[in-house]
Amino acid sequence: MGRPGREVRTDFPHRRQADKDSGRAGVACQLNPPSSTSSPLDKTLPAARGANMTAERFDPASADQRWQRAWDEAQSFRADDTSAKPRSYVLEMFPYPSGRIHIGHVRNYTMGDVLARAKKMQGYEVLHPMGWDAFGMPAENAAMEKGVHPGGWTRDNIANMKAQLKRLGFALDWSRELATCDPEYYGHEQALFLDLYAAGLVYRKESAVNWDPVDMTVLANEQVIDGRGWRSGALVEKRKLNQWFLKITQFADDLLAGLGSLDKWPEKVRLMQENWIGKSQGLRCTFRFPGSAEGVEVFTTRPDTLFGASFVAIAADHPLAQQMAETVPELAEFIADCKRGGTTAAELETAEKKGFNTGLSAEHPLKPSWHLPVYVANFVLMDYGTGAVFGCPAHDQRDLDFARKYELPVTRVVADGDETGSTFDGNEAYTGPGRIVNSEWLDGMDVESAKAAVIARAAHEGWGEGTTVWRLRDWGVSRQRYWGTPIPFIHCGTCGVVPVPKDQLPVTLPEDVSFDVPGNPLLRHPTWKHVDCPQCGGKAERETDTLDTFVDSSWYFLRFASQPADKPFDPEVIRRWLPVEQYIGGIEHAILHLLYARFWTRALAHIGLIDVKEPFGSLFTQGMVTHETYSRIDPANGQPVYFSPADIERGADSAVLKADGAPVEIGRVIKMSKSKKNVVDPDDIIAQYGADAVRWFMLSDSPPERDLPWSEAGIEGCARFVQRLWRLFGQYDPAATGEDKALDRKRDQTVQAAGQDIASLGFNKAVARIYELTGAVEKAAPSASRSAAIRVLLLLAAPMMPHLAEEAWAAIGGEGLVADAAWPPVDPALLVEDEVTIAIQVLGKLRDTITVPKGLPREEIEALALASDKVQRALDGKAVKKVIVVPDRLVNLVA
RNA sequence: GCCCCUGUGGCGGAAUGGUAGACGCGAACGACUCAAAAUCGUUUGCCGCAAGGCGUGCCCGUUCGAGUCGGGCCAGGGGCACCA
Repeated sequence: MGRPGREVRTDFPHRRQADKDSGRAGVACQLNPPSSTSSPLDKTLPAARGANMTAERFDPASADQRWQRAWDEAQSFRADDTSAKPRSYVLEMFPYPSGRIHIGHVRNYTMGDVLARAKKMQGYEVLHPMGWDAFGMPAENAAMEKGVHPGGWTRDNIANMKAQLKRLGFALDWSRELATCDPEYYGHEQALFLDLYAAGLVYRKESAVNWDPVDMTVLANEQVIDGRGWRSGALVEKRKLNQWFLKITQFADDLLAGLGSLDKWPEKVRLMQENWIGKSQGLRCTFRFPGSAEGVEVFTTRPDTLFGASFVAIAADHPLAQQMAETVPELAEFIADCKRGGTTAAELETAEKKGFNTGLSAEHPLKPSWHLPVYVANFVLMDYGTGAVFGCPAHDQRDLDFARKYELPVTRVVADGDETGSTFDGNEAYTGPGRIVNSEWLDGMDVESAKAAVIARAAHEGWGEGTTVWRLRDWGVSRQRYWGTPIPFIHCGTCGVVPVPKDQLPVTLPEDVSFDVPGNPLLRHPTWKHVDCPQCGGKAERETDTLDTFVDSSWYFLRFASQPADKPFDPEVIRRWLPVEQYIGGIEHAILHLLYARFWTRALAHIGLIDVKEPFGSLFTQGMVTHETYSRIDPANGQPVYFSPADIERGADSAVLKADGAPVEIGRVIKMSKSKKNVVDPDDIIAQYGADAVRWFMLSDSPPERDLPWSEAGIEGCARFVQRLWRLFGQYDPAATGEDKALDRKRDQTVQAAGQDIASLGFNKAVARIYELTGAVEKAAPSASRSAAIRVLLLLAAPMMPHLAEEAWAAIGGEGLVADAAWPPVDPALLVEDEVTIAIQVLGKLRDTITVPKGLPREEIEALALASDKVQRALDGKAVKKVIVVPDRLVNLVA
């Protein structure tokens, strides 16, 4: 059982138990069992015993841990699949276990945590899980650099980061923790992959990849920098390899249409996905070679401009160009020249349009007697459309640049306002709307009608058809790497590509692998890949590619919701939790992760495994945490040397290095990064200020979608506020008597508004309201109202500063844990003011304000306004021509 | 090049077309203290002694009234890109 290098599992459904029984961690990172539950005899809250009700200061160093343990022991945040309550699934994008959490994680998870805790208080059954996106390159890099095993490295990192998250007191259901590198997880993923294969959504195709000849591995496009491998620096080659693909294009239309229903997603993300999917509708048609059945097939979105054509251009790697190059050395040279061109944005922007006249000509499809020259052109892309275009210079800038250079005809076919002449002057193409001109039977139509007319005729005459072209490509998921999900297929000389039978899943990674030479360890492992064919029993080889890690994160939110041992998830339970009510993460995942997850949701629905349309109902992309930089110019080389904030003494508007007391330059506030040393370590600040102050800082001031500038002064202010609340909570007096109507009103208004702010993730506004109520309570004289307000304030603060809240809750004799307490109710009658302050304007300028009973009739307000000295002075004897009264708000006197 | 977002005090930022600057940070002054920290109080958009005037990147417009709506610019940030 679990012997390294074992090829095929035969007992997947039962393996989980078996492995735990044997105590083996397995090859990958098995997670710790849930922490032991408290003794049933221990009904009192253990942490409460440590709470010091009379302490003048709240001591996070002791309180944080006590309450974290109390929540663990009470399993306060365990989600109940069978609960009858309304449900809320709050999810933050799970982290890659790099080793340490960074401040961005703290911000992200604090936001989700406040929402989850508030929802729980408001009566929802909340699912708020956490796990690890644990496969990927950094683990292999660590293996290469430090000689450690990727599995061990990852497991250690997870343990560290889990401890860090615990120190922040997040309300997470740790019983659902998962790691994608756990065979239990990726085995189910393999099963899903086989299901998609059976449904025809997975296929193999020969495809060009970026190959690093030094590291002997495939690189993602992002890992190729200026044509060189990011690690090795070697010139990257294009290689043809058999690759596995997921048929995401089958859902292109639906993925695009679905964006319309995502009204709780940022407009920006929807636009980015829309652009990425890139739907273009147009005409595909053939320009025949005279007297031949052969021709060049082109795609255009502007069939209306067909009469403005003046050339045909094909891509350098178009098969026709390749074929001709064999016999025409000048063309071969030109093609080679095209390939040498840079691919960066700036180079493309400035690259000159160049072409090579093949000497061929092609018939215009609408007028066979009209022959157009055929060029090979450097601006035509083989991998978009058909790899060939017709050039209409008057109405396409690239075509115009090209036509001017090679002195080709430029004919206007769309009127630009009054300009209808066939001769097109200037060097700026007209791409706007207009009537079709100089186009025979199309003349007089608008652009859209002309497009339809040409497509209809093409279809009728058989030389072309209306078609849709997508920018979106099928998703290549093969990675020639070790630390990923093995693709569950076997290559047999007799039977071909054979899926691993499901009862043999998971296909686990071998543990005894080496990283001392480049290349894929799975490929050179002595035994792992050698297996018998499941079909014919003959000798066969395992697929040694592993899946792109984006596959792992494309369905983890389903596994969080339902974790049966014998299948990836239970559809019935999925139906209860999904879609995720609120998903929170970084904008960097706007396209790939979020698009892939939407695709998987559709693919799994397509094969009947789930009944979910969109995985994430509401999406929120949070801003970065930034910090100013501290530097000095190194006189030796003129380069800046950066200093860590920890080594800096920050004054009001200057900063000095602690080591030498000499000043340093205070630089721009930018994203925290190791190279600029403007980072703060979550552990350090938690140790220094306590988890609640850190959490409070994360929520204060900046709106959550914007960048949050970290500052020493800011966190100190937060830590002070934690103590200020503690002192106020200490003034709670259950025996106090007397009513303070204004405070009651303020209290309920704050509950109402803060609740709405949290629901809409306006944490900075909720924070401001809590400050306001705090100030109001502090100023109020003792009364029953004041005590009630203190209690409410504690409950409002609980989602944000849970440790402080628990400590104070225990101190004031609250029942159970504040984590289980109910959100304070509001009295609707108290939400409306009985007095209002009305602004009095003269000619739209504020001149005075009056405080009157709410609902005072217009005439009385008007009379009071006119009675004001300040108003009379502003009127300066002029007659009032018109009076605008907005009841309970303002009066505007127009003189 | 195309598309999107953002521009408000010293700083982070509030503000259903209706009192711009809530709240926080910072700063100043005061109280407490032998002193400091902590805490508490007052002040804090700009000009002006005041009355008052000016003020949400700039210019126009709509409106009784514009930070907010429309048009045109400018600046910063981001995304996409020889996509036919």
